[in-house]
Order: sequence, then structure tokens, then C-alpha cells
Amino acid sequence: MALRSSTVENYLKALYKAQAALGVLGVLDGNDHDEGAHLVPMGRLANALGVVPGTATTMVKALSESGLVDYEPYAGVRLTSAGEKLAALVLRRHRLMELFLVQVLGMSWAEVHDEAERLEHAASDQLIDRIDAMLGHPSTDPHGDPIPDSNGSMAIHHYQTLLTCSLKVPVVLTRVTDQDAGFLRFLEGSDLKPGQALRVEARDQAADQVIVRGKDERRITIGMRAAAKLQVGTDGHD
Amino acid sequence: MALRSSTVENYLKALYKAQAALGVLGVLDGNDHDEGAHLVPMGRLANALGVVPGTATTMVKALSESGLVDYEPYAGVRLTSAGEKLAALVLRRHRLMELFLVQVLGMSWAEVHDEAERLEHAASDQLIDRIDAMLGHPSTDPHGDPIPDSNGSMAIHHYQTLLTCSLKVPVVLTRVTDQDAGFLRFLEGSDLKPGQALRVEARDQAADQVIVRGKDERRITIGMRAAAKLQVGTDGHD
DNA sequence: TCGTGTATTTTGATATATCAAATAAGAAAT
DNA sequence: ATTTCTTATTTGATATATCAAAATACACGA
Repeated sequence: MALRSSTVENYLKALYKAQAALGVLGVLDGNDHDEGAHLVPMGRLANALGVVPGTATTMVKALSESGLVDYEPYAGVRLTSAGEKLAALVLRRHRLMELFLVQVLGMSWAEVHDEAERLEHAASDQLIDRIDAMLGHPSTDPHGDPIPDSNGSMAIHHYQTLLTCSLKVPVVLTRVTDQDAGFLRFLEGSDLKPGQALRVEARDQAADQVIVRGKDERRITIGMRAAAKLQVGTDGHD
Repeated sequence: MALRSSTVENYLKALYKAQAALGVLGVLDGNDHDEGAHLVPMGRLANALGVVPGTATTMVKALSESGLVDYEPYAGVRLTSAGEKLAALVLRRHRLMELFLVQVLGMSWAEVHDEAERLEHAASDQLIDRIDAMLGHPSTDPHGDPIPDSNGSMAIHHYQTLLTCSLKVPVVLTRVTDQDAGFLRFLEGSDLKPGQALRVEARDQAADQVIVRGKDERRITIGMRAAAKLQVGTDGHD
């Protein structure tokens, strides 16, 4: 029952992301304590995939048959370790493809998502490996998202964001946790791309403002919601 | 009813190739004389697509509804001009993708077919155009097959083959009309790739031999069936 | 503990693409 | 012209993926 349709891949990817958002990846440490915890509700999954809840239920039952997820009716669903690995490989395809489209084909950071979304299901493992090699086995994609290796393992880092980091301390933008094309275009226009050095000048809770000093001392003001989507590190590596 | 599934694209492509093999592309010169001629039999189509005849019948009726083919029960099927254009665009995607995989990703000539076969359905028009531009608007793919332009028009050339060209006259290998990976690997090992200069030394009907002088005066002997699959021109352009 | 409301699952349909096997049409041969 | 052979079409099923709407479960407040 090793299903490999793009639909299955999309369900796995959506679950992976939902679990990552809950901070519960790789938390399948054997034992049955914690039963039922950290499950993704069906509604959330259905919503992420743009299908009605009933559809998600049907598919999840099939995935459960295949051993890719653990499913508890009325409670929710969670990737098994097999499902987690497969999902990570799908993410790997997606992120390598995005980086390839940006680096090699010169496509815009903001526009590659949908393209990669389709190509990731069509590319063979050999092609992905070749792309990986050509790009020098990169560790992050254009959004700063980490790229799993060919075993499906991925370093998980916990970053500060422009909303949480210390004021006036130099940091490097490492990751953008929103794929919305409009948002990405705005970031591009403001020189706010992964790798860029910057520091937060001030935050004003009441005004919903975060004031950032960016490239060439350029001053950029963004809202707190946006600031929370920009992760930073104290140097270019972690 | 503008269907665009990869299944439809594959049916159109198969029909296009079948009609090209019959030498009847672009032969839709208005008038109804010649009615029923040049139709591709259902069996041949089904066979090319690896489906049972009944399946092809069903799909062809749907394509006929969409105005992409003309279908005459028990007689056969033929692309309309709309279908022909769409098919040419699919072929364009395929051939540009193949050339891209060879030129940019350094994949082997012999292995790109299946990869392109899947990617051609997933790539957007923008991506294809970008690849086209990056490759300098090439006119032929790695096998020497002509690449239709973005309007779906394609120059049709009539080549000689190693079986039909004059003896001892220098020619250039322009096109290989067989995609079999094993055959392509053999050609690669013999330096018989499009662009290569060579001449036919002799032919021996009885022995089923065509003796070719290739790169570095290398002498290569192939069978007549193989020779017929290698098209040549008197220079590198036509 | 009894509703009540929200989330979830079921049920019955639909759309696409396919096959196997029964049937029918057309061509060829006697 | 009738039989026979090949090819094509129909018919009835299957598999996947989906939705709409009915039915059900669960949690929470009264």
C-alpha cells in the first residue's frame, strides 16, 4: 500500500507543517505515554488542504491503513515515523526545487512557491539529488527554511524573531515563515531577505510598530504580525 | 471543456506523433475532400498509450466533445487544428525540458526522456519560456527533434537518413528518431550524436550493414534498421 | 445530567481514468 | 453472399479523490 500520489504527498506535507507548528516533530519517543496528545485536528488539516472535513477523514483513514499516520477518530491525526520521513522528503523536494528555480533560473523569490508545489511531485529522486549537488548541498531554501537531507532528517533550530530579539543588537535575517507572494514581494522591495544583516531599533506595542534598521542603514517600519514572521540569528549560521 | 489534465496532454501528444509518422500534420486544408483519410486507428492510439482499446474510445469521445479531435467511429481519430496546436505545445514543453536537463543539469541524453515526460505536465508556461530563453531559443532538442515555438508552429524538414544519403559524402547527424534508452546509450558510446560530422562508407544489403566513418575517422558498423533512425543533413543547419 | 453547539464522521453522488469481457461493425476470404 | 477474422465499441466494475448534506460524537455550560 505504498501510495505515492501527489495527493498523498500533499496530505503528508500539510501534516508535517501542522505538527511543526505545534512544535511536535520527532516526538514519537516510543512509549505510549502521552497517548492522544499532539494530534492535529481534522478540521485544521482539511482547512490547510482546502478540502471539506469529510474528505480529509476518508484520506486519513487510507493513510492510516498504509501506516503513514496514526489516526484516532474524533481526536485527530499524527504522522508515524514512516510518514514523518516521507513528509520530510517531500519538503526536501519542494525546498530544493524552490532554491533551484531562484538560483539557477533566476525566478523571483516570491513566485517560485506554486511552481515548486507542482514540480516536487514530478521530479525523480535522481533529479532532486542532482539539483542538490549542483547547489552544493544547501541547508536552507530561499525563505530560510531548512532543507532535510536525503534521509529525511533536518536540523531544527529555534530562532528569535524581530518581535522577540534584543533591541539594537545586530542580527541576521535567517528565515521567513510566510509564503504569501504579496508579503514576499514587500520584503524583496525592502531588502529584507534571508542573509541580510539588520537590527531592531525600537518596538511600540501601542502603535503596532517594529522599527528596523536594514541594508545601508535603511529604516523600515513593519507591524508586529509581520515582525513575528521574520526569524533572526546572531550570525549567518544558526 | 478546456481539459488540461496530463492524461489529455498524453493523448494529444500520442496522436501528434502518430500523425507525424503518417506524414499528415497540418494537412487540414479546409475542404472536406479526402474525408476519412489519414485517420489514426484506435488500436494504434491505445497501443501507443498503453491502454486497452475501450479506454481510448472513451477518452477520444471526450476529446471530440472538447473539439480537440475529429472522431469517426470504426474509422479512427485525427487532431483538429486546435488539438494540433495544443499537442505541439506539449511537445515544446517536452523537448525544451529534455534539452534543459541535458544542457543545464548535465543529465545523460539517454535518461532524460522519462523525467521530461513527467515534468512537462507540471511546468508552467512561464517556466518553459524562461528555460527557452536561457537556452537561447533552441530549434532542436538533444535528439535533433525540432522544438515548436510558443505558437505551436514547427518547421518540418525532410531529412535523408544514413540509409538513404549518398555514399562517401560528408554529412552531419541531425536527428535520432528513436528514444529507446539502450539505443541512445549505444549511440553515445559511438559518438553518434546530433551535430556530429560523418559519412557513409558503404552499405551491404545482404549483410544488413551500414559502415560509417565517424568522429576521428572512427569506423562504426550498424544495421539497416538502426541506420534508418539516424537522419542527416549536408550541413549543421537544415 | 441534560441539552446544545461545534467538530467529525457517514452516506450517497460525482468526476476522471481505467480494465475485462461481451457485443457489434467492417473487412477479407471462400 | 455467408462465414470468419480483426478491430472497435459498449457495458459493467474498480480505484482515486472529491463534495454536500445527514447523522453522530464530544465537550461544555447550565
